[in-house]
Amino acid sequence: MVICIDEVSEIPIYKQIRNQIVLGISDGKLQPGEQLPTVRALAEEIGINSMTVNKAYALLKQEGYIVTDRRNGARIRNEFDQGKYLSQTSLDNLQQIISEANIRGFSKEEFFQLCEKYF
Amino acid sequence: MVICIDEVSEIPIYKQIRNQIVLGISDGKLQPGEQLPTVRALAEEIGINSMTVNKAYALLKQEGYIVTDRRNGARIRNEFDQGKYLSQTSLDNLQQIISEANIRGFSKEEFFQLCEKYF
Amino acid sequence: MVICIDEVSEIPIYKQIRNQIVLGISDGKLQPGEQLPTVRALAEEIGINSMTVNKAYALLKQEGYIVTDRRNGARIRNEFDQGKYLSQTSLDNLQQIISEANIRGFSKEEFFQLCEKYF
Amino acid sequence: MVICIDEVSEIPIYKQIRNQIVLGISDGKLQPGEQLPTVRALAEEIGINSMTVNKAYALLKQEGYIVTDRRNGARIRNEFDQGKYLSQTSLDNLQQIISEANIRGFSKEEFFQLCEKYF
DNA sequence: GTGGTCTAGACCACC
DNA sequence: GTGGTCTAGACCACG
Repeated sequence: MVICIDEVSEIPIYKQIRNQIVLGISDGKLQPGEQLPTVRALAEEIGINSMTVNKAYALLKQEGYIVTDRRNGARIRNEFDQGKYLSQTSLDNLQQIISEANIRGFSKEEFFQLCEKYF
Repeated sequence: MVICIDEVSEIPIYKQIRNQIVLGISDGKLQPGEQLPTVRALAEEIGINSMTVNKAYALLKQEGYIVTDRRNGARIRNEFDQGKYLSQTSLDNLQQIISEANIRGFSKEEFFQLCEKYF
Repeated sequence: MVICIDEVSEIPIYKQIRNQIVLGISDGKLQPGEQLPTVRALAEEIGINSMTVNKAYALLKQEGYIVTDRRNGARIRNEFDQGKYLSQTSLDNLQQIISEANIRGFSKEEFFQLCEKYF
Repeated sequence: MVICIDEVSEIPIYKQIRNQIVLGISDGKLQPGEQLPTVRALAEEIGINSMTVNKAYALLKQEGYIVTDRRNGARIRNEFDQGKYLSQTSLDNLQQIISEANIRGFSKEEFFQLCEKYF
């Protein structure tokens, strides 16, 4: 899987990496248990500081998306907590997005239709 | 309407203000044409610098949610662009949220049910 | 001639009045020598403070577009200085506009074509 | 490229900076991708507060003229939207300028000749 | 009295 | 070291 950084974006690089890996897990590009590149390898591949990749991996680990072990580097988790919950941050973001959609004239159905594209 | 700042949040204060006002517009707590507190009044009420409120109002103005007027202070816009579009940022956030929901075991229907709460 | 104020605009009201009168002179809606409403009449008609209209008239007088006399109120000048010059402010604005047009991909001819609409 | 501030101008400093940078882009003094001075460096060079430069850069960023990057500071954008459009503000200004030129006796050709100087 | 602008400091996230 | 954010004051144009 190819990580692609938008240099112009105001989203920090480490978060772009995190986001793309989460996206990859969601759409199946990254399989449970799959090996991730080492911090140094990914940093070289993208052409950024390895501290930044480190930060992304640390975040992913803390959020429960990947596991690290000293010998094998980082791997996607084998099984995810299917607890059907979202982080408070995501809930807040969702509320914000829906309120904007509401103001911009979306009906509930139109908004769901928009969501369909991402499922 | 009461603006409430989370001091420890990593979201900048000016953006928290902006978010809460957008939320207030969406759920009807703030009516079109309604008067907002003056920059200084809100700053004092919250206990922050007036420049920060100024920045929040400038952002809301730029996004088309409020109008500012040297005579009357700031007011909610009378009519909103009902163009049924979202900003690219919101679309990106939505995609990210849905991918997380997907990983956490949400079905499409369960996710929509979650959304219902915010509509 | 009807003066129409945009309450949302960030252009000061006195300047909106001035601009519309200059526009009216240019396109012939206001004839040389024509009588303008009194400060108080125009202020009432628009629903604004008469000081604001006063400021607009003072600016127009200073720029040489109108003359005031104590008995008859304000009138459009009978003859304008046809000196084929623009104020420094307008020249600066013009330069700024052309540089933006240039960056946005306008050719000279395309820009002139745009200008045609306003002549 | 040297930024030069007119202290007595009624144009806000942050806008003077913005204007001169747009001008620099237009006439090629600033090349696409070129590095801009840091906020602090430019502030010191001009002898103003860094917040003011910050505001100018934020405006330029919002208008799509520059990109800011925590690693490399601010740079001129590599590619501009060549959409051949002007902002409503610029269109309004243009109409105003042309009406003034008209009153001052400019023919269309004479006005275009004036414009040539800025292309 | 309003929002808009500016100053001279400061701290923080990011890289 | 970078831009982004924030503070505690101040002055100004506008109405």
